[in-house]
Amino acid sequence: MDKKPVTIKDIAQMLGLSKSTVSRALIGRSDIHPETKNKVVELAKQLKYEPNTLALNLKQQKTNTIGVIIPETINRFFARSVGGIQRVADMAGMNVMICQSNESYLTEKNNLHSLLSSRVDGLLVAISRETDRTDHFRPILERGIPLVFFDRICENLGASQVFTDNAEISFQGTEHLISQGCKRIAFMAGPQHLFTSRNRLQGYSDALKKHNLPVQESLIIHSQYRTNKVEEFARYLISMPQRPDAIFAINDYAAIEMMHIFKKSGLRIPHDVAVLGFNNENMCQFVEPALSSIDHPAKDMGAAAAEILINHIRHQDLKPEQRIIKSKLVIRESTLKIPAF
Amino acid sequence: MDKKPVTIKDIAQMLGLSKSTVSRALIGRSDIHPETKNKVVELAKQLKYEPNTLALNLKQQKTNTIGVIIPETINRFFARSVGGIQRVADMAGMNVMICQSNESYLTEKNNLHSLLSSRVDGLLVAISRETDRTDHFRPILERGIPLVFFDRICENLGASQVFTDNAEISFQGTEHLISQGCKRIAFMAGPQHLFTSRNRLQGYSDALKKHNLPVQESLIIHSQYRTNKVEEFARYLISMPQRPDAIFAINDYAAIEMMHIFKKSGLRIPHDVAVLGFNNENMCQFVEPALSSIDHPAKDMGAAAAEILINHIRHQDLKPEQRIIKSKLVIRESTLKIPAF
DNA sequence: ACCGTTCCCGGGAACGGTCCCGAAAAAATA
DNA sequence: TATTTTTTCGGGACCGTTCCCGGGAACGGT
Repeated sequence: MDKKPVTIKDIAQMLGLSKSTVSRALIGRSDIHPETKNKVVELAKQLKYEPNTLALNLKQQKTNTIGVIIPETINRFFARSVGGIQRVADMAGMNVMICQSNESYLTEKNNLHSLLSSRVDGLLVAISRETDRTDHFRPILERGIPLVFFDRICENLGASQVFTDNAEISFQGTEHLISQGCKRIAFMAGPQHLFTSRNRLQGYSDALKKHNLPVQESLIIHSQYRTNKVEEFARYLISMPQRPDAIFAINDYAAIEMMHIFKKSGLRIPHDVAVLGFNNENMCQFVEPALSSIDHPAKDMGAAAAEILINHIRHQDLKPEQRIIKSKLVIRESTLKIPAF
Repeated sequence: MDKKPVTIKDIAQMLGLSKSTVSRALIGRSDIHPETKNKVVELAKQLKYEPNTLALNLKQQKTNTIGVIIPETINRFFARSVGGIQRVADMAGMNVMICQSNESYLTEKNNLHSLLSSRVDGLLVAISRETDRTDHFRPILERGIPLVFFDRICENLGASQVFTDNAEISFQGTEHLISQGCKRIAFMAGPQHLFTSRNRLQGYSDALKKHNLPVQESLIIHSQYRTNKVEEFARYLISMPQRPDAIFAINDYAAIEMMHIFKKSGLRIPHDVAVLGFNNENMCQFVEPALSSIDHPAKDMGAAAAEILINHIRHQDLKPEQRIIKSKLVIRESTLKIPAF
């Protein structure tokens, strides 16, 4: 036990060869006698030789690894993105190193340093909720390390970006609520320094304006992507003198919790209050009433981001790319005041 | 752009020093003139020097990294475990490298090789659903690389293990259903080569036997931790000549989907069928009726596993440790036929 | 003035691979 | 047989870092 891992040198000594020869045999490259090669490969298998990736990476000046920074693994949306990233990376023969910022700017910065000193070949980043500045990404770009933001992107940095059509889909969702006769639509908005949140709010208010409905500050809740405040928000909405007749939630978990509280308060859904979620989790179809939501193709987004990144790693001189992933409005019972037939 | 990262040698040349001196200055170790040290540190900061972890790891023969293999990130239970692992690792100043096996034996084996050749200092593993042999872990143990299994453990390997009291809690859960007057309790069982699944089934049948109820094969569903078969199972149960009056599901998602299908079929919960889940996801309190479940402290389990592992990394001569994490039965409406008061 | 100690610093080996280059041996050609 | 070509292998540099060792300078004590 506690034996040092077997190296190329060990095999060389055992066979009376030089390490160059052993290396050649194991790589399968040129200039090697078949018989010698066989002997080496055989012994290597027998000794359970595993090449030391560290040494290789040091020599090659590349690690075949892409670093990923996401806010939280526990967040299903990002977990699904990571799934897409992994799939693409696997196919390209690259490894993935995942860090989570826990929605903290400081941790995000630490993650960045950690991945940088691990010499990853490229970076995939969804910034934290707290991150309202972008200076920590500058050095990455200056050094020419490929960097792709996804979903929670950074603007004005000249980096590649993949995100969903938040403005359009929020517009569409809001319009759907209006079409169902809703006139006082409450909206859960995220932090306004995030591109995603701003776009959603924009789509929401654009839709209201188009249909000559007032945009009221009192109906806009500034949430922080945190779920522990949902109950508070729900009670606030219920207690309003002019109760809203719809709520566009920031995600499905918030939506479902809201529905639950509304129902307990004797409100009927969607009759008294329509509820629209975000992300289209599996749960949506199993709650009562079934929750309408926005289907965000998280996996596709991750995959697209990874594709772009790998492209940039392989061809250093490419221009930054921007890709927009289309979302889809999934209408279920929780927003259908007018029965479809 | 595309500049090579600055190395210790670069700094040495710029200041007319040797790399040894620069190294000493940056490490903060012995024998260095304060003035020289200042100059070096200053320039390093200015040039945004990041030490090359690869070189360091190669030299030190350790990576300060623990490798983690889990079935799926998308599985919230394992996502939460990883959260606990990360927290403990962070506090110990160690990095975490996560691989997912996608519930495939082959991928698990590949992950193992990949982590091994990355020279992780230790391994945390929850085996895949498919894994019914253990030979691929032997070499790890023989080499003395610290290895801790968590939740989905491997028996008879002499490795450290952390898992929950599946037998006890299943016993308790089943007894709870019996106490509510259930006599025909259906049970979703996982693959029987998994320790966890076997223990759960054991607890279930022990409880039945204790209360003189028959253990019927027809009531035991052999699921594969897959959710896409749930509907099929539900329809099977409904169509039985003697319908079960309770179902102990393999996880909350399956439970909630079952409830949904039962309700659509006109069955009342818990009156006609009681439903008990597993994992106690947040959703449980928001569905209707609120779902009883088993609270599995996933984060604690991950944390415990990481603690044990780090301990073994730091002190090579420790004996394998086994820790059992206590679960808790959380009773809600979905199993309360007899109203509590 | 001489010697021992302390303080700084540089040189070089080592970690485990790959790869370029040159050399010896074998084979082919003249 | 002599020369060229090909095949096969070894030597060593290199990647970036740490660490051991040795050496020179300054300094204090005799």
